[in-house]
Amino acid sequence: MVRPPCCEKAGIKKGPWTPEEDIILVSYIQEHGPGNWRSVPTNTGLLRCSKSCRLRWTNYLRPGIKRGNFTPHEEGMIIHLQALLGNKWAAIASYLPQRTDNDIKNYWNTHLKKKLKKFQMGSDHNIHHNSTSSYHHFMPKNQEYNNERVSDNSSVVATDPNSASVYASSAENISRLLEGWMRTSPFQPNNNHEIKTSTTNYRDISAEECDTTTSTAVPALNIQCYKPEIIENVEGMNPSDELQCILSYNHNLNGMACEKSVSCDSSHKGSENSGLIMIDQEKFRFMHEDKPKIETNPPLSFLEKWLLEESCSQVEGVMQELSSIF
DNA sequence: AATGGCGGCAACCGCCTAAAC
DNA sequence: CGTTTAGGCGGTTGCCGCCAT
Repeated sequence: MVRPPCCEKAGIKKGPWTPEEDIILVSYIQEHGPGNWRSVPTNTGLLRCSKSCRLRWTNYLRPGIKRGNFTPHEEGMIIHLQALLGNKWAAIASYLPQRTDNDIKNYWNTHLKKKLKKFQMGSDHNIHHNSTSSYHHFMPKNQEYNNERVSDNSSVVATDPNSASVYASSAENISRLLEGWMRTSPFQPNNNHEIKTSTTNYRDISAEECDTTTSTAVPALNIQCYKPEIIENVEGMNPSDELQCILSYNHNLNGMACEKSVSCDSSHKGSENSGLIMIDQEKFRFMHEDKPKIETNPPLSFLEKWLLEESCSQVEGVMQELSSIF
């Protein structure tokens, strides 16, 4: 049987969304909450198919989305998670709660792939490793990306400045308009990469605040706990900043492993020997006992877990190396 | 100033999955 | 238990703006 289209093709508008359409969509979701996308076009009069509405909301209009300016830290997360999970953009996005899978996918395809290729090209001419390069630390040893062996020999390249269009800015404004509603509305986003309902950028959240504002929606990682000073000053990052960046990455990565191990295996060994970055399991226990979990990330497969633990120990090795350097 | 090339990104397409019936 | 279908996901396309010539 031929699969029917998700919507009638006739009379369906395609192409970029207009601010008017966005406002209609946002107003409707504000009233009814996200979901039941099938009914959105008919109830709003939008000449868009349900999928288009859903995509527009999840990738663009949803409050709390951070756009542009991927930090080196985020780059590292993406690179490592891509190596770990493959092109599972939705899964990767679940660990970067303020980024959409589409955004991450685009960034990977347009920026990171090229950068990694550059690194590979560079490594062909320079066998000696520069041990302070971030990329090196984020990558599992001998890891291949799209059949290209990746190594390192250069420093972090700052991401492009915010290249959002004029209209993108207006969409952000729409998101801001929703901020108040999201705090009080009984409706919550119900997709897998659910986000904190506040549009507060995590740069604004202090480490202390983090303990009390930890999202239940992204429980496996408390990504938003990154300390603000670590991800500021993307350009011209000095070595100690870079170290801090990597440290926080490692900390959160270990957090992943830690929580996984707490939930399914009490014999976590990931960081016990590090001496530099010990997982504060008491803290984790406190953070999660304090409030019941509403949703959890899907359990890692055996292979993923194994890879994760391995990568953790690799990063820890680098941390020890770096601690002797700095 | 005109134009052709290129890169970035929003949006579409088609397949897959799981829930509903 | 089989069928239907909404929603989710990853790959791809095409538009638009920037830059070099």
